[in-house]
Amino acid sequence: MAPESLRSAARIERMTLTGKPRGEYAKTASRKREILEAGIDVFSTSGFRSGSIREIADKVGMSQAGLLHHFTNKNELLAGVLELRDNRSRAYIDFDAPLGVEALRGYLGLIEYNTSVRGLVELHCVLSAEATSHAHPAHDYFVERYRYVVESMTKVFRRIADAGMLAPGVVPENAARALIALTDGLQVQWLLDSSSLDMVDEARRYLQPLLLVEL
Amino acid sequence: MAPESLRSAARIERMTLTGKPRGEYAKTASRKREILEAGIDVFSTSGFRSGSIREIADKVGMSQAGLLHHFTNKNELLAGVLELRDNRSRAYIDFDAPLGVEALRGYLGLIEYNTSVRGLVELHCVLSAEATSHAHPAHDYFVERYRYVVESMTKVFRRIADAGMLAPGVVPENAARALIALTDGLQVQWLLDSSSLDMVDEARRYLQPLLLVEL
DNA sequence: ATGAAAAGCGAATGACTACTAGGTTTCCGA
DNA sequence: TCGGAAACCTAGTAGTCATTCGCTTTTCAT
Repeated sequence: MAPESLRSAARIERMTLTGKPRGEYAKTASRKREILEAGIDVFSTSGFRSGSIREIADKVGMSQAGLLHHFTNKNELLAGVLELRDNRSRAYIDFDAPLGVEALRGYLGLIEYNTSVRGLVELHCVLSAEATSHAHPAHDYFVERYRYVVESMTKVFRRIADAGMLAPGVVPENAARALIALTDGLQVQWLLDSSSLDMVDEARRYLQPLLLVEL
Repeated sequence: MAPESLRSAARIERMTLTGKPRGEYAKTASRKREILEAGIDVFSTSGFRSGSIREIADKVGMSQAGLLHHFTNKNELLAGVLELRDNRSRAYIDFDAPLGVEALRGYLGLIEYNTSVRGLVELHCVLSAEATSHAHPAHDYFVERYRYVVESMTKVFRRIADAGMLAPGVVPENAARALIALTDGLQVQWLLDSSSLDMVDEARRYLQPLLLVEL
């Protein structure tokens, strides 16, 4: 029994079951984007470590080797996926908005957007948990990302305080950190059972008592 | 080059690098416990899908096949690990405590305990994120677990309300869900950078304003 | 002391993985 | 239209994985 024949058979079956048929070459830029898009899909459901390049390649209708022509290795692909995700959510919130409350409204908007892109939420939850391990290739990325997000959100609350719109006794840094923790935690519960809660409502309920202005 | 010799060489090297030397047989009960303990270690850093039975077997100083004599397959091992973790944290909180506030104090105690067992926290974060995927063997377990925990915590807040100790406007179910989401989210941040926050303080800061009594 | 049950082992199976070498096909600018 | 570069492929390398088979060793109740 030649092992090649088995492998080929398996591959052909996979091709017929999933993804597009292999076709003509694609224009450079769009192809990379397609791969990253598929990467979000795969890494979000299987994580980085057990999500495979072959699965991603199948989704865009090309071979493993073909994919690795665009990203020299798996880690580089992960970096690309994280960057794409970052860009997508950055559009929703302006940490430097002159009115701090506007930034918070943007954050609520981001949460609402998230409910329409389950894959991105999954990606964040799965990868951030995986990356708590020091050996994970995205460990440093997530450490730095949280540092940045908490710091930026702290500044938002400070600006709100300066405008005299923060409830007395609220410490900007603690409020920021808790808000981010809360939304992260809500995401897990929402992913497990999306009918059980409304993330936007829940976040608003936390935020409103901290403010002296209507959100 | 015979592939067998390479595999043997690799295994021997692993044995000398990690784990205990293989020794005498162990008494049944304690051995299973040992395996589960090692399972927590491995699944917490690598997750279930990419954590391997071999790694666990190495840690307790036995062969893969020997381990599978105690747990017929990997899923059963996972079930055992989750059960062990459950039992360990159940000791800390009594959802049915006559005074609801006592249950909340117990919950804070559990959070404090968690800071001393990083492995268990990692296990929860990594597995709950992994298990958001519908195909994951622990998916149903986590859905049910969150349903139970949120419901139980809701009852705690309801009992506090009945005792007239809940701040006006606080809805038990929302407070419960948010408290759990908050602690989950704090855990991720703590795992990524444990020096950046104190989980107990942060949780207390959320809880205190909801109550009319000192925690 | 003995015999059955439990604990453990090595080796194999068939599947999967990331990544590479070397070749072919397609595209696009000059 | 022609040549080089980029895109893509097949086939392989050198592993990893969970699970199973058949076997030996140990333990423990009678």
